[in-house]
Amino acid sequence: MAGKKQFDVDSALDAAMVQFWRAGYADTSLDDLSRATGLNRSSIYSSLGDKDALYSRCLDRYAKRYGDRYEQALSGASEEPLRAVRAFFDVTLERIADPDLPDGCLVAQTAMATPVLSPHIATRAIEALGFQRARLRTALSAAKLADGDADDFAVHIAAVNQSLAVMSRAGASRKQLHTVIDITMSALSQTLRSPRG
Amino acid sequence: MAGKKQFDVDSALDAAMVQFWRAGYADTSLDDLSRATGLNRSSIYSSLGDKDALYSRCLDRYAKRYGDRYEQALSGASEEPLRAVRAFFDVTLERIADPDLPDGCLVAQTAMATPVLSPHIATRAIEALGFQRARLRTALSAAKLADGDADDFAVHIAAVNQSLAVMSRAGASRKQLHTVIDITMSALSQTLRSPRG
DNA sequence: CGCATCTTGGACTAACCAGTTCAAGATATG
DNA sequence: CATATCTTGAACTGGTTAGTCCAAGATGCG
Repeated sequence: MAGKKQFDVDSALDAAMVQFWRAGYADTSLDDLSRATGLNRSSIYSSLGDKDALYSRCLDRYAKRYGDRYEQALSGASEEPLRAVRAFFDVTLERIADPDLPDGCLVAQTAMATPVLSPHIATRAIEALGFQRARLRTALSAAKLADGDADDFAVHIAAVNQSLAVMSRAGASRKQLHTVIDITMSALSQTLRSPRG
Repeated sequence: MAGKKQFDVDSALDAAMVQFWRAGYADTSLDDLSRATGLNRSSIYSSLGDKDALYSRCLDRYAKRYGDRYEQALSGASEEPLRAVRAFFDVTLERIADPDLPDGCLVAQTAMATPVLSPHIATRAIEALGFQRARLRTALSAAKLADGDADDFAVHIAAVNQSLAVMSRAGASRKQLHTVIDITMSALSQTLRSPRG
């Protein structure tokens, strides 16, 4: 079989992404990727690049896919900030609840492995977290939070969102994850009522 | 040289712990451990066990060392709950600020690698998080928080504490980590003033 | 001093790793 | 049908992995 691509690059990238997401960079061998994508080693190299490049593409793919969803969730922040932030967290909760996807978060996974990953990949993960913070800050500013409060809550909410990755990997129940979020939500609610500065 | 141990087991365990903590299980080879501890492979095997057993010992060591400090920090919770929880977070902040120790947290590192670690090790990490939650719940109950609130804040604070591991690995500044904590503290302060249930 | 005991370093094994190469074969076009 | 083009699977390479083994040598005890 040849002459025409025998596979769908997008679905192969999704499969590779899930594999990296579940097992991490170090614990994913090319054989694992070959098995996950259904592709042969030489096809992976010719179509998707080497392991490092492939991981990078998967990370970008992940960041864009969920970045768009977080963005969408926050889009109504100026009218209903609490509902928007709740929707933001729901993006994560739904991802965790999806049985077809691993627990955790590829960005968190990558951030944790920073000391042993190539600088290029580590930088991409850090950038992704920066974008997340920026998204939140913009939304919270639009929600009429004072600049200082918007900055602070953007940092806090981004961090709490990452904590869900760790907790879900540690087997936390949906109820527990909800509890983590609820307390952050009540703090935000309080600040919307009476700004701190 | 022989007949008597040529090295200090405790300091070797500390060195191995730091190596695992920084690089994770998969990215730590026996050569890395040999270099870090100054011990030869056969000495590692005879004195510290195989890689799995050694990781397990390091994880227990870590959990006990910092578990004791968290416990100590929370010991004054019944008199001054806010100060006690602040002290709890300070244990983490000081660890992150220590230039001789890696960023992040060995428990978080282990939790994130759950799918590719031996079940025994994964269980230990999850247990460590459970102990942390229990410590917090006990302290918050002693602080006269309603049972429901104590349970909820225990879960939330344990999660936020883990988020510091991810954020510090992603290069967050001390100021940012402080901001993450401050919002949780203000939520706790609010609840101490007016219980939610 | 002599002997038994234990540690140590290095050599060794078998398996696995990422990455390359290439002949065989399937396709598209004319 | 013929030919040029591209994909594919499998074999191969050089390096690294965890774990084992053993001879050499240092120590403690009588």
